Order: sequence, then structure tokens, then C-alpha cells
Amino acid sequence: MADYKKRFETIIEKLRGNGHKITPQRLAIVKILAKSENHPNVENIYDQIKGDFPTMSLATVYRNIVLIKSLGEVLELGFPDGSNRYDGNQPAPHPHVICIKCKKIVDPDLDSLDKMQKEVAEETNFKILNHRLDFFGICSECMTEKG
Amino acid sequence: MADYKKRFETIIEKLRGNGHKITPQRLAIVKILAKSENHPNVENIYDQIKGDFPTMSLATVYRNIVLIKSLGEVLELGFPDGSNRYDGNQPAPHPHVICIKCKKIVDPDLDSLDKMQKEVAEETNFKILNHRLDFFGICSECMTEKG
DNA sequence: ATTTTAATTGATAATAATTTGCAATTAACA
DNA sequence: TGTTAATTGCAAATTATTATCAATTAAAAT
Repeated sequence: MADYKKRFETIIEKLRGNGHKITPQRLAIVKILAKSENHPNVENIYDQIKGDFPTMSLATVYRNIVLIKSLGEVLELGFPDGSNRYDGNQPAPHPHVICIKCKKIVDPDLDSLDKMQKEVAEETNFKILNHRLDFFGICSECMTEKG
Repeated sequence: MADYKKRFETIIEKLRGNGHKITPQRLAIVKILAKSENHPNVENIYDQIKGDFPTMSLATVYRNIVLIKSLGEVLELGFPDGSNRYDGNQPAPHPHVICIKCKKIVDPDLDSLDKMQKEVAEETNFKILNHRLDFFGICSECMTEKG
């Protein structure tokens, strides 16, 4: 339950501070990203907005995501199959748990990653800058479903 | 330093056992995958083979990888940018450390993942089936380079 | 309030890795 | 050696994302 409003304002301020205009389309995209507890994809964002902006282009969603990513204000979860999910609420890297049936994405609490990262850095002599940890499985809802 | 020959034979046997023919092209692909300590991509595999098989198609590499993947004998490391790297030597999921400059991929020793996976399963009520852990950074060689 | 200017948008074309369809080839078995 | 289903090679199709460019517009300056 994060503070959507604060995230929204942070992103908007960062956009302004970097000389970007706040268009209505952009505003709508930022609103969705600031929540994004459900980790939406581009289509989800587009679908939510095109009701209010019928002429809106998918390219606009893509471009705004690229921009907001470049400001470090959204975490892009890209998957090998080409799908992408976004988290503008928690833009720092963090682990995810993904249901392979319903595609739900959940943020678990895990704090042992820092230690692990240090171990890996020592062993491999890498300077570690980033990481990505996904667990794949089946959520309890999908588990109890028939079929 | 794994046992290439054993991996090679294992994969070939599994192919035979599932009614697949051992063509010369396939044999060459399996050989490369059985080593694959350097985590080759499709292009790497294709380039290594087309000297011996000038008419060889990229599609054949793709198709064979799909097949061997379906038998669980190669680990596909797909990345959000669309690139893929393969490990037929260690086909079970394991962490990777990736240099963002030279794209080298290294396998660190890490054993605390099992515990972490159990914790996550308990907390989220997911049945965890798989995982993916990548650390991104700069290797020692790239670190000491100029530029 | 107008004007000015650069950023942004929308529509469409381009991109590029992977996949698919199909005819020709071939490994493996009888 | 013949038979048959699997495999190959080529080219076309696919598909998410990116780039192009003229028209629009937010926001600062006047």
C-alpha cells in the first residue's frame, strides 16, 4: 500500500525539472504508473487511457515509458517472450513472484539479497550494479481452480 | 569444467529416445550446446557450424534449440532486449553474473537460493516452480580497460 | 492576452529476431 | 534397398517496439 500521490508528484516534478511538458496524455500515463501495484503492461496502460483520449497512440505510451525510465522513475520488468510489465511505484530493483497461469505479479519481502550480492561480487570480481530476481510458480487462486 | 562428453551423450540419447533423428547439423548443434561454458547465442552457434555446413539455415538452429529445450536439456537465458544465451552444460536454473560491457556470463557458486525460495513460497502462498537470478555489473577485465 | 519556441503527439513506416509453411531431402527402420 | 516420418533450407509471416515527420500544443516570454 504505497503512497500513490507522493510517487505521482515525484515523477511529475522530475519531468518538469528536466524540461518536459506535462501533456494530458502524459499525466494520465504517470497516474497509472504511480499506482501500478498490479504491474501493468503497455496495453493495459493504453486501454485505460484511450477511453479519455480516443486519438491516443500506442507510440505515445511507449515514448513516455522510455522517458520516465530514463529518469529512473519506473522499473521495467522485461521478459524473454517480449512482454513487459511496469512498476512506477517501486522503481528500484526488487524480487518478484510471478504466476505462470494468470500472470499476476507479487512483490515478496526479501532482505537477504544484499548479502548475496556481496558474496557474488567477491567471488567473481565483478562490480555488481544491478540485479533481477524472479520466482515463477502458481498462485493460490490458480491452484484451487479447476481445469 | 564440466564433462562435455557426458552431456553430449545424454542429450543425444534423449533425442533418440524421443524418436528424433540425429542429423549432422543437429549433431553439430548439440556438440556446441554440450560445452557452452561461454553461454553462446544463436548467432554464435550458427557461425561455428556454417563453415562445415554452408547451406545451413538459421532456422535449423532455432528449431533444434526449441526441441532440445522441450526435452529440458538446455537452459535458455532470454533477455528483455530479445537476446538469448544458452547453457546446455548446466540445464537446471542457476544464477548468472553478466558483464554489461563485454556480455560475458559467469556462473557463481550460490547455495542460499533454496532457502530463499522456501521463504518466498511461504510468504506468498505460491507454489514456486522455477526462478531466474541475474546479477549485472562490470567484470574485472572491463574494469581495468581504458575508455 | 499573444506570441514564440521547442517538446510532444498521432499516424504510419521501418526494424529485427524469431516462427512458420512448404517442397525437397534424409536418417533410421524393416 | 525401400519406406516413412522427421528434418532441412528457403522465404514469407509475425509481432512488439522504434523511428519518421508533419501538425499540434504546453509553457515561457513578451
